[in-house]
Amino acid sequence: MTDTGVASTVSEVRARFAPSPTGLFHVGSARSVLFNWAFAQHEGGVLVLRIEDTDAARNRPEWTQGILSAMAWLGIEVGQYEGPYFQSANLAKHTEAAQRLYQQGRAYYCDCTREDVVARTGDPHRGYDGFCRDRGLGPGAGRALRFRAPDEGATVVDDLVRGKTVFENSTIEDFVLARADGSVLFLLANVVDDMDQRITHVLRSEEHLPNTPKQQLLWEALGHEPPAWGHLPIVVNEKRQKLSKRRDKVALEDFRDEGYLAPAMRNYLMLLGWAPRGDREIVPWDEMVAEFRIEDLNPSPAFFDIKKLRAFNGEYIRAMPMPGFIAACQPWLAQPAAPWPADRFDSQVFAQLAPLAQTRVALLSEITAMVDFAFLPEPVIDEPSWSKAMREPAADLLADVAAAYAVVPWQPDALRERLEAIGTSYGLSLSKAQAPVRVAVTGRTVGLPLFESLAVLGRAETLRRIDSARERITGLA
RNA sequence: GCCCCCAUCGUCUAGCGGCCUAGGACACCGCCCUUUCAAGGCGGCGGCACGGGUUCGAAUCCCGUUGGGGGCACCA
Repeated sequence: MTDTGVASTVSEVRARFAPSPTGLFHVGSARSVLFNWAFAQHEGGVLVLRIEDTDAARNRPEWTQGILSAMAWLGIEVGQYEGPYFQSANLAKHTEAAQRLYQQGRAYYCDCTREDVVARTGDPHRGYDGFCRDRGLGPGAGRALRFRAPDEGATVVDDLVRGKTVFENSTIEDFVLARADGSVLFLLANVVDDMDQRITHVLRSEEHLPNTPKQQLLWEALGHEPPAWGHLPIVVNEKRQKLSKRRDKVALEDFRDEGYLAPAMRNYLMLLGWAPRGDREIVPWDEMVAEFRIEDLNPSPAFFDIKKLRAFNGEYIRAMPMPGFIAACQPWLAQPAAPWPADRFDSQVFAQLAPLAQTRVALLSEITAMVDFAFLPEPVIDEPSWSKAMREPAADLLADVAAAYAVVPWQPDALRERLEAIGTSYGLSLSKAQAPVRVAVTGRTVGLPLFESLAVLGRAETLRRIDSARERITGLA
């Protein structure tokens, strides 16, 4: 396992993030992991996933579980998974590294409190003033360990996505490595773990860019070549702010439960900041991996557009073979998602309706409203639809249809021809004439092709619904 | 306040000095198809933030302005 640079020698790529306060797998994180995964696969490397949280008390297994299950849904193959690192054996390595830096003179102890510093600088934003730099304090109660940042020169972060960024060392404060109680902070622990796992590429969110010079300094101080960095653009909401779990709908689990398909989600997420060659957007994962170049990432933030995601999802649904589509619909056809009593569902009937529904749903969850008329004891009447469709001469027309349908051969073509003829006798186009029948039988003005639906519903039930609609019209009149 | 990042249609993007009269997708609007609604087909609307350079030539390179965003803990 080698460590840097050339594509073929990439060994490990790291995706890391802290568990969110609800265990949600955020679409932004999902995209980050996807980029990491595509990169790792493209380079023939291993994706190392580390869910980090130093605070063992705050860490809840179910959060991690939620993240892992969302990732499994997306189909991401994690080569190596590491739990919260402060519960790992690496704890000793973290403190050892901190001590080493102290002994090398790269770090010093400091007993200043936050208040002391602000009192001296008079500016809460200015950061540490280096007060204890040369006081020669040894370890002791109330003393934190600070890194001695270089006074001169600059730290240059060479980023795969945005090129070189220069940070003047004078702007880097002497940041804390270990708390007064000896516990090591994220910045250092993170670097030590990465060195330990021989991480070669760190692809993470853009918000970490300001931390990077500090970490790079630590890699160098610890005697290692820093990894290749790549700071991915963030995902923003319509106000162009970083997606927030509180404000924005971002939980991957929610998208899954609404009937978004994992491949569609994957495809869409990859397009946020990256594009395949040519004017293509719907692209199979393997092709994306083959074409993926981290250097091709667009460095600017991207807006998460649910409408486009939805359109993609529709495309993926339409591309499914029929058995696959039927299988994918199952969760919404069973309780508790389905609005009909379980014993009324008939998979044979559904199999006949499914081909009609496939081009009409953009989300799998929409399937129930599409076919519910066939399984509900009574159609759910949509009032606006009713009042629009049941105007004159709907009552007379339905009476004629009932009479005709009592004897017509029960086939879509025959059903259409009879209705068309009846419509003509009222001076109505088929488009107008079908409306009352549609509302009587399905409850709505829009839906699956009518005559095919009637054919599946059956003569008896169709006639019963037409009769009950006629009663309702006369009852109201 | 300080540090840093970003800037092509409303949105996601292609573009990496001449193939640009700026291409595609989503959204939106028309038309066709059509039993409703979709799907599908055809078409339309719509953009290089601004100002300076560099160059024979700039969406592309440089500088500045403006605007947006991110980060500034003994959090991760």
